[in-house]
Amino acid sequence: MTLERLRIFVAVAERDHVTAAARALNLTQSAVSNALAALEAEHDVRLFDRVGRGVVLNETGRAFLPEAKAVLARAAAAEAALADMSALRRGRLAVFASQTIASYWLPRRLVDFHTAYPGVELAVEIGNTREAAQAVLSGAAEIGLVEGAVDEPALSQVQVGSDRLAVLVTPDHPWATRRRLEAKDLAGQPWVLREVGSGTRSTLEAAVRDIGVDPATLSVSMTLPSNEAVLAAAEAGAGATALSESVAYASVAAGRLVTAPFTLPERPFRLLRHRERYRSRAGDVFVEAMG
Amino acid sequence: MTLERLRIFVAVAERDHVTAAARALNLTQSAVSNALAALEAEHDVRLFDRVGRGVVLNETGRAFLPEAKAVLARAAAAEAALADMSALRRGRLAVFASQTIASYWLPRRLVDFHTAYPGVELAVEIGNTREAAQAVLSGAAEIGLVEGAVDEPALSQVQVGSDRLAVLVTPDHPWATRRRLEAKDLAGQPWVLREVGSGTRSTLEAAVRDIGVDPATLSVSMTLPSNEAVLAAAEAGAGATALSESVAYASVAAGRLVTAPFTLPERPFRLLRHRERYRSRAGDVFVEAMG
DNA sequence: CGGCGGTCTAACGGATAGTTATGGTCGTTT
DNA sequence: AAACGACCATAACTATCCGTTAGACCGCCG
Repeated sequence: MTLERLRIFVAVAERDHVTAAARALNLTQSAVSNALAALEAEHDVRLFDRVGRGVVLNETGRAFLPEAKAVLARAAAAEAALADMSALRRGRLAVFASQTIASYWLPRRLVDFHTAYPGVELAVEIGNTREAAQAVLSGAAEIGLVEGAVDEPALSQVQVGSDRLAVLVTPDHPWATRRRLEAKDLAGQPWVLREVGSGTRSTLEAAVRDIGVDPATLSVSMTLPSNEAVLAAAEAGAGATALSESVAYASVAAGRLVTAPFTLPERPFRLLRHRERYRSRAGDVFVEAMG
Repeated sequence: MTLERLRIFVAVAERDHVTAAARALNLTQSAVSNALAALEAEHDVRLFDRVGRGVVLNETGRAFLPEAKAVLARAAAAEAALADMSALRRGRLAVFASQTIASYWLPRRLVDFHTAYPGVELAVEIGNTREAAQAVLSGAAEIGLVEGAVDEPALSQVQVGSDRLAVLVTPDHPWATRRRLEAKDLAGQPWVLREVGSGTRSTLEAAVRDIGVDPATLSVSMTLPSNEAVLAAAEAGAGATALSESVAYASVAAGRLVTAPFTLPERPFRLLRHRERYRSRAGDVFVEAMG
């Protein structure tokens, strides 16, 4: 049985007329006649009565007609699904973003993308940089978004944005009124930091190492696994912290925290994709929209 | 899109392995690979990631898999339906029988047939001989069953049984005690008869004509369109009648009617089929069962 | 670094399905 | 009654599609 033969059968059955069906299908009368004969022979069934100079659907054919139509309808639906996916009217895009990006940079762009392609389901997972890289490597996510660098040759990396970390303290903190912080000051006060493995933590550690301070000498009073938790702890006086400016923006504007005079380098946001795995059209468009 | 390609797609998708799918399908790896490539190219969609030395279903493929399975399931159902019809587990057999046959000869055989082929729907219509022939000619019925002959070269006729008409009167009728009825007696008493066009009526008329009596000379007090109505009228004393012995059996056994001493010839039951139209397998088996 | 497992591609051959041409049958027309 | 036209089936040919074999390429593993 073939979809094509079913199509032919239906066309003839709906007309009781081989020649007319052939015209409608852009085939010759002979091709249609052959297809019918093949369908009948294949299943050892007669679907039409050859009566007089014409054909007419018989009892068996009448019973089969809805079956044939159902198959064709289902096949049409399947093809429509493929067409939708190809045209990005449907699909799923798995994105794995590190926390800062997921909370402060990504949402606006996700909204834009979703407005443009409402049929594409966006599945966003949040984790730290290491987890993001792993997700893209394993195929769990097609796109990863991380702060800082990932040492993984199987992944392509494109910078899609950046932010800057700020050192933040409460207004009554000793650093709040300083004109300038020196390297030697950093170890003198307690810190509240994100967990090891987070981009925020590694960016800070890299920056202090650059000015000759061993990160291990910092006194870390608290390690918390989310930006908001760190923010809240810092506001409560647990110590100085380093967070993305965008994360801290609201707290600074409200005066609950102030930016200490210590400049950390700008930090790139990088989009990760697997070099080998298929890059879906949705993914391509997403990357395009990021750039 | 082809059912075959869908089958191949599903086989590969369920294994994430082209070679294994090829083995399962009794195809070469190459054929399977080509089929996948064709399916993807045809719809401009990638369904698998080619990662490393293997393939793995991607997001698009995962979304399409249930679609493909649904199409295949529907197609399988359609093929099963065809197989059923060809195997006589399903179908419809339209039979048009004249009244006497339908009421007294056919039911037992219909039951037998239905027991043997419960999936075949039996559609029985009742009419007179002329209507039966017309139904078979037009295709409204595949099989006709009539008493007596039909002059119609397009129909094949096979004798499948017979009955005999009896002349019936009430026990107090003058003929009830007679040893023998002569031709001249027949016009001397009123008759209750079936309508013109019925096999019963024409059989009687042919028989009396055979013995030299013009049917028009019979005094017909009543013409009724059903055997039971005629029977009831005869029992009520409306006159003599001629009916199939099987129709009259119960009335004779109960003593409400007696058989007058006038022998009518045996009358064949004939099965009619169209010479040109398709003879369904159900019909063939039915005829077989009749013989 | 070479063998192995796996997929893709190219070239070829055979089956399949399409086309043209033709014949037969039935219904209609003159 | 004959001729014609409409219609389907069949035959012969052809093109297209699909499957096979053979070989290239690549990643993984010893």
